[in-house]
Amino acid sequence: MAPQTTVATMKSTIPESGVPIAKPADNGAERTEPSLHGEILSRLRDYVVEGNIPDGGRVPERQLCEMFGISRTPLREALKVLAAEGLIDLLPNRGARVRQLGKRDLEELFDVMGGLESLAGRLACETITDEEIAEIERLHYEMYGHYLHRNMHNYFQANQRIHERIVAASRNETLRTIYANLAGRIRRVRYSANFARERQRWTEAMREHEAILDALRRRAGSELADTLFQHLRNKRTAAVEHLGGMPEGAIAETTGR
Amino acid sequence: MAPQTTVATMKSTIPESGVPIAKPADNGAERTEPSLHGEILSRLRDYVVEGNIPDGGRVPERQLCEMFGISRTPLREALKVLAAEGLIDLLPNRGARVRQLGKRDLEELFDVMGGLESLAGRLACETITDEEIAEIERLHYEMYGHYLHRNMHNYFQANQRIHERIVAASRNETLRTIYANLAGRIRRVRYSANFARERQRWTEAMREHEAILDALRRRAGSELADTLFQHLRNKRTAAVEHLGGMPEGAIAETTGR
DNA sequence: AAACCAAAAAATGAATGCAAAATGATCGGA
DNA sequence: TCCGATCATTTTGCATTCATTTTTTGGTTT
Repeated sequence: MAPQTTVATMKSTIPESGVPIAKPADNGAERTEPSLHGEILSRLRDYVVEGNIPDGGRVPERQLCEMFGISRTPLREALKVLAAEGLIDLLPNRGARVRQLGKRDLEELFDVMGGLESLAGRLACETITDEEIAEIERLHYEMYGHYLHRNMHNYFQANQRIHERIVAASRNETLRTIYANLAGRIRRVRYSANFARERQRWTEAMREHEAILDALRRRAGSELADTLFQHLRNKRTAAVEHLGGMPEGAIAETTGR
Repeated sequence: MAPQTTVATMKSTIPESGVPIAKPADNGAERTEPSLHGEILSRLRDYVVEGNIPDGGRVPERQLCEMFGISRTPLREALKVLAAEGLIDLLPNRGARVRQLGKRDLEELFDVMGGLESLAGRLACETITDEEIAEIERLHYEMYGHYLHRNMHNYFQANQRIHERIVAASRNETLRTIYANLAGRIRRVRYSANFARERQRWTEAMREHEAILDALRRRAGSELADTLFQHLRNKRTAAVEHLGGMPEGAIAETTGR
């Protein structure tokens, strides 16, 4: 029916409709989404999140249609959703562009992420089990190992998984979905730029993580909320400082052409 | 340009693409969205949020096309977006249904709202001006007046505006957008059910609001975060208790037919 | 040579058409 | 009479087609 020889790297972390939006459906109906539209949506989202298109670059319908071997209709639907999710911008009569994250956008995103993690921690304290905490501790020590070996990549991954675990422990799917969406928006930047600065924060970050674990063990909700928010705030500072010179989102016109 | 003789309370709180998703575009490009798709999206969203379709009711494409006087293509795009926003569910080959909010869904939504307001308060403390606080105080006294007169509707509106002001004071558009989306999801329930119980909480709620104002005046971020979250948590309890018997989201099949 | 205007080419936005699936209705059997 | 199966109708999903708008390109003018 179609070529279908796409780029498809691995499937990404985003669950389903990823949108900060909402989980697709849960009222006892179907589970998977075998529809073409859903399939395209996931693949296109992954394609964008993984940074296959430069910041501010154009997202040509025609090309993507060939790439996915479909007509424009389902692709355009996917584009509309991605725009709603905040991954791309839809310019009237001028097509879609990958959303350009300026300094201020990043700050806002980190703050909201901080707020959500803060909430997740608070909620987690209400119902988290000792086993879940043990698992997070395990990840923490694993991360500590990577820290000692100065293995940035693995450290980063462990770190990410810890935060995911906390969010999962909140037992709030709505929260999880929104969190996943925002994480997707940031991921592009994270992979490229964010790395370097974070390195200088390693020691500091490890200490913060210990404080987080400590508050979690004591189920100290409010305290954990504060600690998590501040942790993200510090991350924010590091991330934003890193992309210093960027005026706002000005390099858009030069890239995707 | 259009009939618009809907229930229309006031154009809803949702700004543009409303999606918890994201603001449409801000990188120095266009402002308004004169496109048909955007127009339809807004109108359809309002139509759903305002409760013109019963919970779990079907959203027939054909009918809506006639109603808006457009073809199916732009309408289907709008439906996809609304699904991403969490307002409706898209069942494969079976059309769209207004999302049914079960007890658990409501709890989750209220908690996330609480987390977001909590965050908003924390952020607001960093930059809020005396004037903004004064404005919120003004609204508070206005609300107090409605409380004394037992004017539920006006009280409710003032209350809502106070919370909106706090979110606005956070100076975080991303947060504002996500907040607006969640507010939209809850609104349907809010209007109908939520009212009654809230009444019993009036005195308590007023006290909480005073505590919020107090913390805000002192710019006590963490404390305000706690207070706001707890305030929403109490609201949650009231709201959920109210729709007591509802199993989860079971009355779906009986309504919209 | 640079800038401006005009026409062609391409891309977007929306409408229509067609195949597949689901819903509803009728008919047959126990 | 009640239940289940077959067939017609409706509805959904996607492709294709049509109408604008934008962008490019070529020619002209200053």
